[in-house]
Amino acid sequence: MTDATPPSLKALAAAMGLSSATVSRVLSGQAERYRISSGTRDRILANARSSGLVVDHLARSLRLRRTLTIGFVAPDISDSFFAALARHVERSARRHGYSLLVADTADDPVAETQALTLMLDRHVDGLILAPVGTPASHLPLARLAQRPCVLVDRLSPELAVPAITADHRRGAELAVQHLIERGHRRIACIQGRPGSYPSDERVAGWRAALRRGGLACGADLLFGAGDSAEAGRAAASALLAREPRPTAALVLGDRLSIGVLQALQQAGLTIPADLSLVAVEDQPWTGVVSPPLTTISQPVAELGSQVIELLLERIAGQRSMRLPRTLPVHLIERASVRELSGDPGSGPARACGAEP
Amino acid sequence: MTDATPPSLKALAAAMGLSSATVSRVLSGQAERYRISSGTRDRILANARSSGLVVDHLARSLRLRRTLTIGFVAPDISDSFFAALARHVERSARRHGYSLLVADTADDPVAETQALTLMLDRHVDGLILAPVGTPASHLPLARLAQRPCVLVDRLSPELAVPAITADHRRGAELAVQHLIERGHRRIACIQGRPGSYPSDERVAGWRAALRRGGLACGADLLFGAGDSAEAGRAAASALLAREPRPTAALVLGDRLSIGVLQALQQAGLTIPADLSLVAVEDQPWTGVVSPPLTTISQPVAELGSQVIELLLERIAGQRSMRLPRTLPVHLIERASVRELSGDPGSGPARACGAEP
DNA sequence: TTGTAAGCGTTATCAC
DNA sequence: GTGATAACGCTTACAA
Repeated sequence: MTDATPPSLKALAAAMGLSSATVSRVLSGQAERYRISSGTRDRILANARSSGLVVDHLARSLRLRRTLTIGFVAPDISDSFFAALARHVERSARRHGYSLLVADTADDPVAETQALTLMLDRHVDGLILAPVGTPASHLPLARLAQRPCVLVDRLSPELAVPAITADHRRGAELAVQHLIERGHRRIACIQGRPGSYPSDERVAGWRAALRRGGLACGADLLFGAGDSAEAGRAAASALLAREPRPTAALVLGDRLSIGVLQALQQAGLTIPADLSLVAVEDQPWTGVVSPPLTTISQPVAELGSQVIELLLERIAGQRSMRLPRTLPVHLIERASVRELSGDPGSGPARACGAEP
Repeated sequence: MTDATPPSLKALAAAMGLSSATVSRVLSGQAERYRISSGTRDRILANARSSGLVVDHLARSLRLRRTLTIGFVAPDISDSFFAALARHVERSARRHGYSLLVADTADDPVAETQALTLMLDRHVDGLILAPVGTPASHLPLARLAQRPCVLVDRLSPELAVPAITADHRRGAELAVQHLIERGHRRIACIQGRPGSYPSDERVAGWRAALRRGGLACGADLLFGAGDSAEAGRAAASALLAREPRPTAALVLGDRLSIGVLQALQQAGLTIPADLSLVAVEDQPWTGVVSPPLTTISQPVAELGSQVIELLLERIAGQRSMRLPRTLPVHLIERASVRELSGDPGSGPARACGAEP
């Protein structure tokens, strides 16, 4: 019982009559490489263990210029998607000996810059970033470029780094297709924050699928501007007031869906009788509301492991020119879409497009 | 445009013909204290800015023995409660110049130890901990004791550190009281993971309130063993099969609630006609299921700010002997509780207690 | 008012 | 096989 406070590497070396160099070599698993005699090696290992020695990570980091820490910067870590992502990322990071620094930007460029600066100051070995928005001019790009970085869920044309996202565009297309097949012709969209990559992509998908079906996709069918439940409620109210009323809507976010459901309840309307819905963002609860919601689901776990894998590759120095990778999404059919009568094959509808 | 790579403090000092000491003093805001001439101070500040110098946080941490980093260790950071908590904690931490390291233990002692070790290795200045379970023997207690630490959401009798939790016990009591007032006499409980502080406290509250009302609270009314939706489904099935069937149930967790709703749907039963429910854990979605769920809500934001405030106090060296602080919860009445006929004042029921 | 120098605890490069 | 020693980049007595 002679374990007061664990000694430093140097202290232990002194106590054993060895040089700190030798102890360091053994403790960093370089015994072989430096041909340390197995005798001293074992003595060192034994003493280190019994004294509770832990090599100072700070000093080592300073010397090695690597901290075994990575940063995760997201717009909202309490959002179920990013929270789940963070969980997977942390788990795999830890499995590789890395710790995870997180920051929540609240989709605010100032906060993002601040958070990023804090992380870069702390010498993270790499960064996982879901950047706020399109004009990336506020970011400390020069410093950012110094460290390996990967984007997740969002792209940023101005940031020349690899990205992994779910196929948001295809998700929206799947949803619209599903609605068209069930006879819907007037299909609205409740978007999130315009300018955010996932929302813009989904809107594009919605538009493309409608256009392909020869259906209207004008601005009078596009609602919403924000990710909150409140925004969803407002958008839904506007939608319900529109004449002629759409028979179906895509809702581009789980918070939004909550607002939409509130608005419908309040208006005394029911799904799918009065309005069919496809919620883009599957959640545990989307299956237990009534009616259970038909949703688009993205592979969060897969995103998490791919993103960390990619980042670690880059930290290891591989400049693998992996293209922006998009992961497949799928539609979960439940009961929020009404089957309309009529021939779903082809329907007469006003054309849609930029040009008249 | 002479900004290749930002210089180190030392380099800049050399370039300016000053000693690194002087530059250090200015850059750490100690100019006053050391009575640096305002001339040199301004020159230094100017050069530092224009050259993009950032003082090396690692070196400073090594010297100062403080990293301006705190750790947050929770059983499940994708859980909406902990995710929200993490968000608030990170935000206030950053406001104070601290970064947040997070780890997810998945309620596994081994993972907890590993995560904690990683953080202690990285010299976090303090820790926010929602410990896994009762036998805390696996924790690196000696090392833990070295750093300021506060508990959140959970207590651990073996960890002699301050804690901040919501008043889980009172929450369950409120729920039971609410049910009793509406004429319920046979009130079941679907618990979470036995041994976890919140679940045990809530079960205790449930039991206490029933006993106070002279109602049964035996083991035949207690269901569940786990926090997942799956566990909730299983517990609900068992509950529905029990004879005589309870008229109401407390559900101690939002994941569990999802499972319970699934089970009821599947059995073709409706709330509150067939079973009244109070969900302990309010969530955005609990208001939009049908019927909207009556819930117990805890003040997450308040928990977050209090916990960080307390931790920073302790990091600053104040050994404030604040008692374990519990924050008030409240009941949100919606529509999942049926009003039963009968005199709610006092009902004949089998007694409840440990002794027969 | 500023400089010198001794750390903080490692690891890498030479020596022997 | 092992040991000096010089970094890594900063802070802070102690001088001057």
